[in-house]
Amino acid sequence: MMMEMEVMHSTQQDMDLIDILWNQDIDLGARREVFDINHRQKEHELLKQRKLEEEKRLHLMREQEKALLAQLQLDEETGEYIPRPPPSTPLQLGVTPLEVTQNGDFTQEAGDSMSFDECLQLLAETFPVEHTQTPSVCLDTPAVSVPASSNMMMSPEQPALSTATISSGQPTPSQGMSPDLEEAWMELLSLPELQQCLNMQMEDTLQTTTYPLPTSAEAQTPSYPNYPTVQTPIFNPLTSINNVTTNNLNVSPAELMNTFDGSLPTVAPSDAFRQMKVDAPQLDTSFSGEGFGGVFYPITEQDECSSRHGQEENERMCDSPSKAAFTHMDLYSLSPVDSMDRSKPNLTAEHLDSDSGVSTNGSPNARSPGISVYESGSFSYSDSEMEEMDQNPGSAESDYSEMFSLNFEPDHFMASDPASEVTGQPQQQEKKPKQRKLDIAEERGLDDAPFTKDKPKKRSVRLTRDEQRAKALAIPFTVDMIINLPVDDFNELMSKHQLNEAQLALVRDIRRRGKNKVAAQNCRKRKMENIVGLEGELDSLKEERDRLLNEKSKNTKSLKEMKQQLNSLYLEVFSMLRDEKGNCYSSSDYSLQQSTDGNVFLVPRIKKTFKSEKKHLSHL
DNA sequence: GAATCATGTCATGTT
DNA sequence: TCAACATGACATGAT
Repeated sequence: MMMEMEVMHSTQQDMDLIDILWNQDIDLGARREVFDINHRQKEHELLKQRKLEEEKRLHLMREQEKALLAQLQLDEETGEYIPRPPPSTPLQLGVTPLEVTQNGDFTQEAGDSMSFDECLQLLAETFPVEHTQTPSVCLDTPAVSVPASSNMMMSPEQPALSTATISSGQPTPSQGMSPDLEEAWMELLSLPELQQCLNMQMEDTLQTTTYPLPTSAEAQTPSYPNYPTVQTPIFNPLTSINNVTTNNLNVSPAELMNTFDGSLPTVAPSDAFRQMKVDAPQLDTSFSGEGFGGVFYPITEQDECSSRHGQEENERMCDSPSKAAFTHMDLYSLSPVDSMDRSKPNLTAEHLDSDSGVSTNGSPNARSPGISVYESGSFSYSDSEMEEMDQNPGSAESDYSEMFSLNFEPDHFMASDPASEVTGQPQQQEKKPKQRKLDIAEERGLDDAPFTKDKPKKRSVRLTRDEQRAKALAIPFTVDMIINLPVDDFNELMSKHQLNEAQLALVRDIRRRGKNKVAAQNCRKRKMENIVGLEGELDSLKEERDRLLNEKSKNTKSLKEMKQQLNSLYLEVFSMLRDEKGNCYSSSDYSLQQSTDGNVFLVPRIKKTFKSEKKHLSHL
């Protein structure tokens, strides 16, 4: 591309240089037209014109699709669009002739068929196959054949929309797909019938061991005459699946071509073409690998697990306790050297951070946070841990260290991805950072420790030490399973697998530590809850104390007032008392006292004192 | 570099 | 008796 840009402004001298380069690179299959400015200008104009036509077609298709959707109604239960029954005529479900469907749930009428065919046409017209085929076929993104639904059933006389029409030739968004086209893709993918077909094909893919691969020319549908013939290597997912299980996945495009050549028409039975194959578009970084992975590439778990590419997803798939949990891990991925080598920039670094997921909060999805040591290029184990291993030669960790040395196969690992090394695989390298970001974001989303105080997690990528150990010892199940399985299931799992002493010790330690980790987290959570509860209780007690103090002060004040009132009343009453001569009683000699029945008596103080002394003397 | 916090781990007791 | 759980204490890494 760079070269092409330069050629656009080249001088004659440059053209001479190009001649030299052309002569040198002629074996690579480059054509002279590539370097011809006039030719490229014409090509550019043709592309513009074609693009305009495509936009017009797209607009027409949208209008037709809207008109079609107007005839449909959304089934609120299934979320599918079903034909709107004619208001005048009742439903004729029992009378209507059965349409040829592969899925009973997928009922279609003529409108659907028209729409879907039109959609296919839109697909075909939107992404015409180019003659210029990138030699680097995306090996790690196997396309999945799309089944033919009832109206998509393709007879041999009616060749299906070929794998080439969609998969190989169409530009990916990063290769210049306009937003309109991308939007059109999204609309197409959102069609229920298309998804239905995709799902059906996925089932067929799971059930069928081998499909004969139609040739590109055969796959051309006559319904779309605008399609140029594709003569480029097409990645067949089915073939790749077979290769994955038996051979090295990282085959060169030439090998792929050979593979296709060997599996083509002579072997293909005629009825095999009833299964129309619509390979998904060539995967690219932003278009298919992530967003449409579940739609276009429903690869079997086995296939995913055995694929080195997309290992992150593979491990997650394999880690699911329900199904693939007993699948042995890739020994290369289990090697600690694996981690070391993965730090190299041109290797499959996106597979580094595969985390089987240790439950950290009781929920199995939570991960143990940790910083990625891969990013720093260092080994997975911390220095302290390595020191610990060195200092405890008899410990289990020392055994793990011994196992590390056994798994040290750097050359093997380096050779695990020859295609990327040879070709450079620019699109894969472009994909890695995005993949990593997605993984980090995903793991952050899953990271929901119970004790976080809403602080954002930055340590989320690294494998936990136990996970690293488990990988190092090739434990054939996930740390998550080891920790969270019930004891019976765990014992059963142990009995099913022949583990050596080191593996058994590690598994037990992982289970103990994992459970204790969760217990510690729960303990701290409870402790925090207790603290919070005590704080609340303390606040309420403080409020209660304040209230009582306030009440006490009020009562004291009230009592004081009452005493004052009583005293003034006493003095008033006492001052009003007179003896026979009309003299006032002395307050020092007399006092007023109230009896229990409420009567008030004037008691002489001296007399009282005298009486009390007299009583005292009589007792003596 | 010390202080603080979050988390993992171990030892030990309890259920 | 054993597994699971609870918890104090300590270590470690991050901030």
